Amino acid sequence: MTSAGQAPEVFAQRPKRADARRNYDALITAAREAFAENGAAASLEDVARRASVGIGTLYRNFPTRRHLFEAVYVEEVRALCHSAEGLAELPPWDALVAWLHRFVAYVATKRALAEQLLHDSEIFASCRTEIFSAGEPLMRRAQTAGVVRDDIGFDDVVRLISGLTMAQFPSPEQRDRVLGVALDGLRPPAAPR
Amino acid sequence: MTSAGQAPEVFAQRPKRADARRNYDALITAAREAFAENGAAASLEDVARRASVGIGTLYRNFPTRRHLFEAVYVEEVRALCHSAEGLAELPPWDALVAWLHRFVAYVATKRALAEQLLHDSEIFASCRTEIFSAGEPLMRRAQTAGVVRDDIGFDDVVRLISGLTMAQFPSPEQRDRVLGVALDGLRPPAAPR
DNA sequence: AAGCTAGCGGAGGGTTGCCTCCGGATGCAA
DNA sequence: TTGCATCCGGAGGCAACCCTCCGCTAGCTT
Repeated sequence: MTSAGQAPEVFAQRPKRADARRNYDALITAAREAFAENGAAASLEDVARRASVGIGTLYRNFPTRRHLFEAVYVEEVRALCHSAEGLAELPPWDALVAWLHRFVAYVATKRALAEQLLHDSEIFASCRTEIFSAGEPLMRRAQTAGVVRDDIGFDDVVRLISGLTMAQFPSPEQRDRVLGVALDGLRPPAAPR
Repeated sequence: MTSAGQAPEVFAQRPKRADARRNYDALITAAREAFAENGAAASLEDVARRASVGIGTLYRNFPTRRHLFEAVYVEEVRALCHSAEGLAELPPWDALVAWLHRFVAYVATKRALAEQLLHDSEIFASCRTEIFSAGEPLMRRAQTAGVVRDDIGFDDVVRLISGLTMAQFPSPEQRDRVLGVALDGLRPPAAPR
């Protein structure tokens, strides 16, 4: 299950004093920007500067570059998984497609982070689980309804979609066109609808 | 046109003395390794070390990190384009698929480089042209033969394939399976074969 | 074989980013 | 309001990397 509201908060304890919490959030926001802009190698001092916070504050909250990565990453994943709720009312195919569109938006920013965390991180693994438990039901429902081919798994879809999003597209139109092609590949050989 | 044999060699003049040429090649090889391993931020001193060459030699050949990038990148593109020859004898669909498989192998290593060059580089643009003139005929032939849908362009295919390759796959089997799904998406709505 | 010059290597100065440490500021409880 | 525990900021030492510069080495030519 792993409901979205009461997620496993084992890591990254948010501080309790008001000003501290403000700084913590500012740092995450700043880090998200900096990483999106300069890749995973962005300077931590730059992150602190963006957040209008001393470098010491950054290190107190996130002793390591990796800690900061993970915090940003977890935040993103949480938002994504949360967005899977409410899609159950749509028809199977539409629900899946809608969620995959959100997934695309999610991956677009996170490629640099993912690249870093890929190598060895239980957080990454745990987020992966989270994502699967959000998306896999949608996929299975679509397969049961016969609108998605049966010979592939949800992990295949994740790779396909997350991959193609990593390429930067000159226009949203092209991105959607390409995404459409990929989605067509998901249909059963002689797909209804 | 831009034939593969007599490519536009405007940049990156290879040195003429024997030892210098040896060093130049060693540097490119070392750089390819280093970039593949540590991403585009790999240390240039490390590259020199791998090539068993003084740091001064590196800078003489490639005054700038970017110069080195471009040299490596161009070398890769050349190999890829060259591999398109000889595919014309295969049936249209098979030829396209075969070339795309090679393309996948090419992109796998080059994502870090591409990311760097993306922003502003005529070399990148010129390589893009080169790739297109190698792959687009294969695509058009397949479309003419009716085995690839008509409502997409070669650039869409490039994005789709290059994108999905950027994701790292745990096993070659999965990579091929996913690639297969993507390729199915290229087929016309009611595809023969 | 001998000379000329292209090419070599790596020491070293400058820059940037990482991370620690601690005196001072400030939210919160009583 | 007061007191204290928590949190802040940024100076500064350290390490890594960038790139230049120049005395020496070794291909190539005649």
